[in-house]
Amino acid sequence: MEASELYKCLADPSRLRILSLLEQGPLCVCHLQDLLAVPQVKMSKQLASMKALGLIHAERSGTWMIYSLINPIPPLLRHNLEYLRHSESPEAEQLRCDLQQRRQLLAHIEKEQNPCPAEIYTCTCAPS
Amino acid sequence: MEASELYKCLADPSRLRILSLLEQGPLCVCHLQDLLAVPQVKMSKQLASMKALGLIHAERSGTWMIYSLINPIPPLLRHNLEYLRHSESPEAEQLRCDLQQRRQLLAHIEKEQNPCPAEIYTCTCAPS
DNA sequence: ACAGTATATACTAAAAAAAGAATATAAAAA
DNA sequence: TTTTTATATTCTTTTTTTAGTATATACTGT
Repeated sequence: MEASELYKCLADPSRLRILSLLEQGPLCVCHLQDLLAVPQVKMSKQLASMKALGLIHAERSGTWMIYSLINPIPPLLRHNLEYLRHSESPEAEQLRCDLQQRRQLLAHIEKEQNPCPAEIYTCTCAPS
Repeated sequence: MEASELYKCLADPSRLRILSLLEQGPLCVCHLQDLLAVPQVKMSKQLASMKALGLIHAERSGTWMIYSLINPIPPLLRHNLEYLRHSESPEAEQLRCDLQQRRQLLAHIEKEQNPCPAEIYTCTCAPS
């Protein structure tokens, strides 16, 4: 994968958020939809484009599709996510908020027998 | 400047090359044209777009326009340029080649009374 | 004032990317 | 077998980006 292709990916805020979330571990599409609050078509197409690039891959689990970052994660991506995670911009704030929501989501899922479908997970941080 | 805007910049190979060159010091438009071998309009428009973003600025010197990166250079950009400069992709190779050509160009300019217009500077490295 | 050089801008055309609605598929549940 | 749920794909429209040509501006030297 060329650097310019990766940068093009990162240039879209919601793709960036997806990559940042997946860096912490796999997630199913419905959870990504919940976390980013984007329509299903959009999520599906963004995931498809990143899969076509070879950045992420999917595996089916019942009716759900679980997406993960490829391993090893491309160093250029890793560096950028790490940089953003520690920086002070509103976008960086958003990424941190996403990760926090993800943790809440996972905690919630652990208690339930059925991890999907989407429910409301109150967000305790304020995205920009 | 938002991270996504910077990434959009970096997503275009010739904009990336321009930024990489300017990181080493100011250059006039005609030299950038020479180094990247792109048509005048394209160079002018790419410079204009990055200037509009606030990434670079221009100052006139006679008929020439000298472009520089803003100071301080945005950390996200600096990190990425530094990373690419040490990485092993063909794009990174191209950036290193550009910097070498730039050094040759500057050496050549020092000997001449008139730094412009464009002349041929033989490239001793092989761009991809 | 005039011609030449360097660079920018305006306008148009072409290409690429994104958004949306509708439909399709694949698995699970009834 | 039918229905439902999760996700993907197709097709169309809209928006954004890029490319190209032609023209304009700003300065220099004559």
